[in-house]
Amino acid sequence: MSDQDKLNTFLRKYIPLGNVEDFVESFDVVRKLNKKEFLLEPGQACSYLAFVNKGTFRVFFYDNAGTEVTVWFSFPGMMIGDLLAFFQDSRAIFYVQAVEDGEVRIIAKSKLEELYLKNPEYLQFGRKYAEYVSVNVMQRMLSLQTLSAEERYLELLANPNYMQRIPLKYLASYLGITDTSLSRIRKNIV
Amino acid sequence: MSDQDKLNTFLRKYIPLGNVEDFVESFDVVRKLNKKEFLLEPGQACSYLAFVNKGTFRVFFYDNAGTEVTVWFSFPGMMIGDLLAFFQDSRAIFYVQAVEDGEVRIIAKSKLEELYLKNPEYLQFGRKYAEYVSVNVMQRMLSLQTLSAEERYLELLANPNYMQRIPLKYLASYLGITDTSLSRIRKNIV
DNA sequence: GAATTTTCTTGCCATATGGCAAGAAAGAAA
DNA sequence: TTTCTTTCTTGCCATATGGCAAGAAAATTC
Repeated sequence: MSDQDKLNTFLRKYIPLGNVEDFVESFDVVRKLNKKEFLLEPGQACSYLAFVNKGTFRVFFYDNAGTEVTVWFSFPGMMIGDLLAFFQDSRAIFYVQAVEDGEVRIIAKSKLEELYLKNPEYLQFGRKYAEYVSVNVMQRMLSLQTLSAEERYLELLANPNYMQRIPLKYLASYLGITDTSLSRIRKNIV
Repeated sequence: MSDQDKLNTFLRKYIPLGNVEDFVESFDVVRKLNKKEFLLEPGQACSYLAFVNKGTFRVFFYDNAGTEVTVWFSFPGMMIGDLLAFFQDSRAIFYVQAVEDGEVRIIAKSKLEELYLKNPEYLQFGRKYAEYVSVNVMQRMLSLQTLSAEERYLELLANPNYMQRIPLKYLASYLGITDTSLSRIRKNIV
């Protein structure tokens, strides 16, 4: 499946009927990133979203103690960005970084808003995508609220995306634990 | 401020310009609930949202171990409902319960969708509200992921809504800890 | 206001997770 | 390959949170 097709498939989830060609075309900036390179850093304007063509990306920040906290991962066929800032129209709070060499296609928020005005179906996309994000974040919130670290790790194990290519220390902070603890949990499971 | 005005103020946050009268009128079912009464129970159709006129409401469920887990609270001027189900068009997963005597105004999802079709500005509401929910849930997720139970409790302390009227055992499960632990944390702080 | 129910606290001890530092293993660079 | 860097594991011990049960306190009901 071509990159274009992947984006098409993604948009079709939210816009089942109708033409999405000008939407696809509005993702008009392609950016290649090397492993560990930043797509975005805190303080920058982040008035855009990116669609992952290739590679794995992560969103992270440094907490008050200076510890790196991974907030989110994105895999090919998904969007990536600092959604907290994007939705609030603020400057970036997070880093967005390539976990491995990768490529994204970018759409500016201004373009997105033009599309919203042009076509109510595209506006439906805006709503449905935000609803989709809500649902995802709620599920992760619930898992942090109610499951043990081991149970959360087992959830990740069920998704092959997480188990290849991603250093365990990133997964540990994503799970809300230290890499030391994750190492012990893994030892316990096998 | 009248209940009508409260709802108006709420909607204006998302629809700053333009007329919201028919939107307000679509919240056309008023329901009074006694303390501990359920607005919604798991398995029911939950194709509506409620706006809190009076009282405090909470969303909760029973986890695998049979322990009650409070997922969310809503106070006057806010919406309440099983958003996970609402956004996914599924049957209710959660209980929605009055923490104290209260009153809500309800809008059916079907009405909401009529409004979306009628007026693109209302569709903007749908998008912005979902974005607002995303931001809120993300912030809570981050606090669960990165803060200690004590730090999370201190965050709640900063919001007067939580510190009146809500039994500590509900707050404890909202924080992801047992009521016993919350009791000890409180003892430690004072 | 007495009785009943619900909520909150506390003691004792168990388990989960963290902090640090050393070394092993794996991966990247030369 | 060899070297260098990054990541992962482990031991020792500390801290955070949980489980249970009893009693205290508060709220509700009669």
